[in-house]
Amino acid sequence: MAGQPRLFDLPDAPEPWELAAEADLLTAEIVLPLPTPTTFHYLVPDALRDLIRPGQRVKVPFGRGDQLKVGFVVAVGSPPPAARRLKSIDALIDREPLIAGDMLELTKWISERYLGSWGQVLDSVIPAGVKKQAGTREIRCFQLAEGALEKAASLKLPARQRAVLEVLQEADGPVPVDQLEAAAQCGTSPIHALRDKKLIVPVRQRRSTMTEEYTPAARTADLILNPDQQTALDAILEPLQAPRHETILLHGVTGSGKTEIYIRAIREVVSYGRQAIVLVPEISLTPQTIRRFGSRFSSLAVLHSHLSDAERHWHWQRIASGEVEVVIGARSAVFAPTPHLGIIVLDEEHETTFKQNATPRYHAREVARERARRAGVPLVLGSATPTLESFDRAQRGLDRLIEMPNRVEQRPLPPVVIVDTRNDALVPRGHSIGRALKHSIERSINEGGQVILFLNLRGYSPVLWCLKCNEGVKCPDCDISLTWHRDRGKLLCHSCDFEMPPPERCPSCGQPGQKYLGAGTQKLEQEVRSKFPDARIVRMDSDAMRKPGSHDEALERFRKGEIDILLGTQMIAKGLDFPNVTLVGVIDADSMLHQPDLRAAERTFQLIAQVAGRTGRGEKAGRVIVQTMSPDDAVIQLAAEHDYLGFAKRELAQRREHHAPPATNLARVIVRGPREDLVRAEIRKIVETLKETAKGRGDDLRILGPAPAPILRLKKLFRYHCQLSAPTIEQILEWWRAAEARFSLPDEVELTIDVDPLDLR
DNA sequence: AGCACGCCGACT
DNA sequence: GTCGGCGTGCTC
Repeated sequence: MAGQPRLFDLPDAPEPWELAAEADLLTAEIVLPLPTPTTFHYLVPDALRDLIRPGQRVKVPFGRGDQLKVGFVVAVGSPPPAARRLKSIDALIDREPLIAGDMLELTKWISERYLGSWGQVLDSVIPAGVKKQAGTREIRCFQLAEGALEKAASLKLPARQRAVLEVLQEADGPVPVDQLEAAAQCGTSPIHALRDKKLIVPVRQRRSTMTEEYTPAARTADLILNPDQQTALDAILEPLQAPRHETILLHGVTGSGKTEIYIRAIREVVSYGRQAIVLVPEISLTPQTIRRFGSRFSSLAVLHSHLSDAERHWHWQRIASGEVEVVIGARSAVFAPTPHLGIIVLDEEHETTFKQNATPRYHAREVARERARRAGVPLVLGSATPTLESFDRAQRGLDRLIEMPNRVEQRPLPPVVIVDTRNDALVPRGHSIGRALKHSIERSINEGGQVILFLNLRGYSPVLWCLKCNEGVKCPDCDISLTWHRDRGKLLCHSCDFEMPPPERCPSCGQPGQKYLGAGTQKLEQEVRSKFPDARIVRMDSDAMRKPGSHDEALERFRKGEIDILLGTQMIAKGLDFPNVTLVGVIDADSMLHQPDLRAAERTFQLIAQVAGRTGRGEKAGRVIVQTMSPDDAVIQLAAEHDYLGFAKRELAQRREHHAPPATNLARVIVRGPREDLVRAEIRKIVETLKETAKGRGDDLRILGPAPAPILRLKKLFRYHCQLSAPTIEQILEWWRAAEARFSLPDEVELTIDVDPLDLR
């Protein structure tokens, strides 16, 4: 039996008596961080019987060598029917589960929906600080032993020992040693004496070392809602009160007062003792936004990427304890461990940062939808320019659509003037700012208004052109032109961290005579400074805003009116709400329009609409100037007319025609490696296998490629890709799973699959 | 993901 | 005859 030495390896199938012996044994189902969908069963040793719960991590022996691996417990129960010889759990890592049961199930859903392994999804969903219990320490504490007070009453005790007992009696729980000494005004000896008399017992407790306390902002009163806002709020309250799940797409133009509606809906949720999660793009997570929510709720947790491990863990614990009413955060806050979720709000629904760019490549909007569905609570999506995916769902009646076509206080949307820069006197001679824009800037500043100039290109010049090669100087590791950053005196690659001083001769042909072409924000800044020498100007892009806090500081100065012209990249296009901005200039609306991307038109429309939304938000009227070389382009014209519905209708028709989303669903397979021949060979094999697997699965399954990725080489790796499409996502997932089992890759080649890809770079 | 097993070619 | 290539399959 168990004590008997075994001379031979055990067979896989256990003997009948072994089954009987295992019948009342407790087993745990464990997920390991392996790229396999399999879960593994282990015996729970008696010592862990009462401690083990789903959501905790354990160490288990794995493989022939019984190497210890860390896995998550996902279920505890009796042995699985397909009995085999089970190994035992080696150790329990966490006292408490790191993740609740419903969230565990949600991570499983993510692993299926985005084709990653459950173990890897789990690993990435729990913040490192939570796993490490960052910011906490084990502290020696003492508490009263059972019946200690009764026993003490019949004992003659010295005064100091009595004092210790009194402190513990009042504390009603474990007290750290140092606090106990201070409160009872004694040293260690009375405490140890009591311990030896078994009147008090030592316990170890995890205590936070965080000293930070949450200070609620000054409370402000509710605003009065206009009829449009009230209608929208009522539409959210209805499923909220039912309660049932519903997704509500709030399509409200910029400045229509969406945030106030979120706040009022969340007030309702909080009044039920439930919590709300508000997801916003990382760059919208400004002090202004946080203050806006902080001033309306008594407890708020903020989750963003700049938190330290300790801070994140601290917020996580506060959220899990239920003391937090509202969680506001970027993408990953969709996993906030709220015990009684009441609503999820996802603002700026169209923002691409909601899609994670690393495995697991989930979209927070879809995860939020699934989480809300499982919790039976509403999901509110807000945007002035919804994605066609969301708009299409709403139009088909799958989600509820609420339109808010007007700005608050009947403020008009700003007029958008399209300027054809082909006929400009200045632009063909290398200027970024054409005559019309220049005059408008002058006028705005003279009238005491502020100006925002948008250019989606950082650096000074995006290309260093060799006149001999007729080519730009490229990064040695990537297939990308180097950008000249004049302030740092270096050429930089925007895809990797390569940098070099500007070469005197072309690195490829050795000839002198190179030219800097094109303009980025640095060059624009120089031009603006020379054209408006008296204006106070600030450039905002990721180069200028590298110091932590500089972003918020610049915005604060702009708000106070200490800056006349704010120029920058994407960073200034979104969400800013400054009433004195009377002019917005888009330097080059074409940069996005002509990209080989199925969403190029959508991005251009969104960009113009969002940028236009930055002006005309106060008493003063605002206007927008859009410089373009394609003034007749339908997308640019629709954007200038603020005609989202017209744009959506037109674009949806085109997407259908091209079998593009949302008419179909996509997945993109990327293969990369240091050797181009191997990468190309692998992608061919994969496409062959996929084509074979597609047979008999209906003729709706399409495959595009293989082809070199638009940026063939990135960070020294060659990249090839192909694209799968099918009418439903389930068809794609099923197709891939059937094919996946049939290929294996050489060591040097890596494969990624991106379900619902947002870009095809 | 590791790691062993297994079935083919070039060497002592 | 054996050493070692890396395709295949399993890990509770």
